[in-house]
Amino acid sequence: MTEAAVERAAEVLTPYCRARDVLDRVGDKWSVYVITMLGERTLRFSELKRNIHVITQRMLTVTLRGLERDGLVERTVHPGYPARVDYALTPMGESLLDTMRALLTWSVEHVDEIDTARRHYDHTKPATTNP
Amino acid sequence: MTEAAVERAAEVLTPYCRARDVLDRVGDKWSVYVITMLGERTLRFSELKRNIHVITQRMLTVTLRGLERDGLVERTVHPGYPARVDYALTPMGESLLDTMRALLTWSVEHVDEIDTARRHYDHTKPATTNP
DNA sequence: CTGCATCCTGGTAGATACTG
DNA sequence: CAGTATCTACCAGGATGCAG
Repeated sequence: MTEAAVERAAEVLTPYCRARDVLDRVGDKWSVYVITMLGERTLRFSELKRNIHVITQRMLTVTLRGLERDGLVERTVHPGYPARVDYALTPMGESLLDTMRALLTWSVEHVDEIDTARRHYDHTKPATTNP
Repeated sequence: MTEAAVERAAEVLTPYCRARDVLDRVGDKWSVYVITMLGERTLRFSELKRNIHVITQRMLTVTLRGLERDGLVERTVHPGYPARVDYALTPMGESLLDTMRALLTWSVEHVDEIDTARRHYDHTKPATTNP
């Protein structure tokens, strides 16, 4: 009856289809950085830009828009000149950060093991799709 | 001194750079499906293909190779004709699945809230980039 | 300071066809 | 059954320039 179990697993995956949106967030390079940074405290656009120095302005904007749209980050505009905008995690954003941290922890803990596995794999199985 | 805290957060992110590999796994559409399926029991190539019916042969192969390379999945060939290959999670793979599940659970629990946030966002901020 | 618009490029997924 | 090879199309992301 393991067969049925597998089919059940396949069905269980259905709701995950919708969960993909969330997983994509975590899989998104910049979102993780931004969420982690904002987990520390509210930050302005330029502060985020400065701390994640390798990010492009465009990508920071795009990332923040996405996070705002998903209700994970709140954007607050302080009128004046020059304009000033604050970004902060919403409760849902903080909730995600908590969950995400577990995965980050796992990642950091297993990076070495994965590296080892990769080296071993690359060593024993000289690239099939090469040159 | 919140400033220092933020800088610390930025530094803390450094190891995450290497953790990106792991996050990419989770962000990868097919890896999540495969890992979840294999969490149920060992499966053959064709069984995976059948249960994740929308996946391409190529993508299934590519995904499995990646997971094998990272030491998350173990590949066992049973000689004979037709050939037969089993895929199973390694201990590390199971460990990842456990951690991943928390995120999957979070996702499923918050999908509605995110959808709502998106609708609200799209409603209040009529597309900036539109015809 | 903050952020939108535009153009351009490389990687990546899908379709398809062929083998051990 | 379990792949590999190849070709194409698309889109995310980087560079750049301008504006409120």
